[in-house]
Amino acid sequence: MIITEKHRQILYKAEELFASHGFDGATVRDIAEAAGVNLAMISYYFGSKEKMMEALFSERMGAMKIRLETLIKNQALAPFQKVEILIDEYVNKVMEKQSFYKIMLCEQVINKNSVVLKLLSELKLSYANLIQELIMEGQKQKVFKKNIDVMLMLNTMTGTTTQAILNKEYYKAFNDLKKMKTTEFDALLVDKLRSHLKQLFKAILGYEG
Amino acid sequence: MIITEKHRQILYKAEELFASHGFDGATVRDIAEAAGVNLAMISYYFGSKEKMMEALFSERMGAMKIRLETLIKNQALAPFQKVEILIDEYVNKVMEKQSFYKIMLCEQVINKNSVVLKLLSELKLSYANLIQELIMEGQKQKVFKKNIDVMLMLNTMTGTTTQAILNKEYYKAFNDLKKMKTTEFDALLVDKLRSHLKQLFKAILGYEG
DNA sequence: GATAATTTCAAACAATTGTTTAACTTTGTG
DNA sequence: CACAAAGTTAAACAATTGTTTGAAATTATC
Repeated sequence: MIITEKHRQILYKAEELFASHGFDGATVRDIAEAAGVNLAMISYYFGSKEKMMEALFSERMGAMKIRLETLIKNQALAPFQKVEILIDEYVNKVMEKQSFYKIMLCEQVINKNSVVLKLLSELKLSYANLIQELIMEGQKQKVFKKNIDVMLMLNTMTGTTTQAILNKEYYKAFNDLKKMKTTEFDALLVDKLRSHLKQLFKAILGYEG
Repeated sequence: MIITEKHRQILYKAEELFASHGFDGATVRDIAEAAGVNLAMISYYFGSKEKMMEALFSERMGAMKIRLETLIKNQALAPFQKVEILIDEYVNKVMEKQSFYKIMLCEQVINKNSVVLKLLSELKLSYANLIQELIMEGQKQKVFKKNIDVMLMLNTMTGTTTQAILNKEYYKAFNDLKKMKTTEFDALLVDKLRSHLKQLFKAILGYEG
């Protein structure tokens, strides 16, 4: 399917509404209005509401795998450097595309759309395999520990970041940061998250940064 | 509101359907049929679908805070022991009530129901405050490090566990455990998760188990 | 500038939604 | 037993849902 600017105009408004109301909670009428197009345009451009969701996933997930692949294959970087870049980029990406990651989360709970499910499954497993590679490289160089649970490690990275997004307001309230501007706070949170995750990964992998 | 056995009979079927289809995706008709009661009984017993969700949250979240409070206040346990018990109990609870924790996750993404939101908010903050207490106790005894980000630590615990549940099938596939029975696998995952989290918490808090 | 293709629109579509009704059965109480 | 309260039911309710329609407007092509 060819995605034009018009598609994207609708898609990104849909993304916002899916993130704030859920797939079933966001109506086609709401999306059309938010995107400034007629109700019938959603069917015209995407075929259906479901296929619009699928288009959103294709659009957003397209670039993800390639980025990681080039990072892992990069021979100029030491394994621990790759780990740190991985963390930096992941936290960045999630912060930048918060709405989409919220949708991803809900879609994983409610496995309904088989196309989305397949995209998610492929991404997850290829991610795990690539990071497995990275870890084995580090182990061969004797800089990483033996017996590392790749999946759990990934769960910690994705889970901690996801929760950080969901709990932003609690983080503000708990740390007396309510006066801080949103952009400023987001930058702070990215910083905190990165060093937190790096600390954790050092403990799991056993290297000294 | 008084919750009877009849209420619970409906509530727990609703819980399953909310977890697998989302709040908007699970229809009152589906829930009534699954619970083996007439459609009109949902309104009769709970007033509305929304109030049924609120009743579920009250029911499930009631016991949570008290358990943690007694643990933290227990003077017979050392701080690091409390941390390990906290992890054990949390992982247990989530594994045992997977459906509910999936619903919690979706409800945090889609802040729609203000009653649910308030319950969640109260629980989160009281959790954070209690664990703050625990950490300060450990710091006073010089067994925990200084400068610990309580919220991020909690995010790691809840996030890693949540992701572990959502990624069960991928964990199986990635680690060649597809033949394993569900109960057996769940037990294995609980074990892995606990030691993983304990390892992480040791790194954050700085104690030696 | 005529004709064809694409895009946009208001209106209508049928299906499904949560909730209510009013009649009924069952249960509890004196 | 009588009678009120509580529980249960099928049917109906109005509102909302995603999608389709067919005509109008716009754009592209020759």
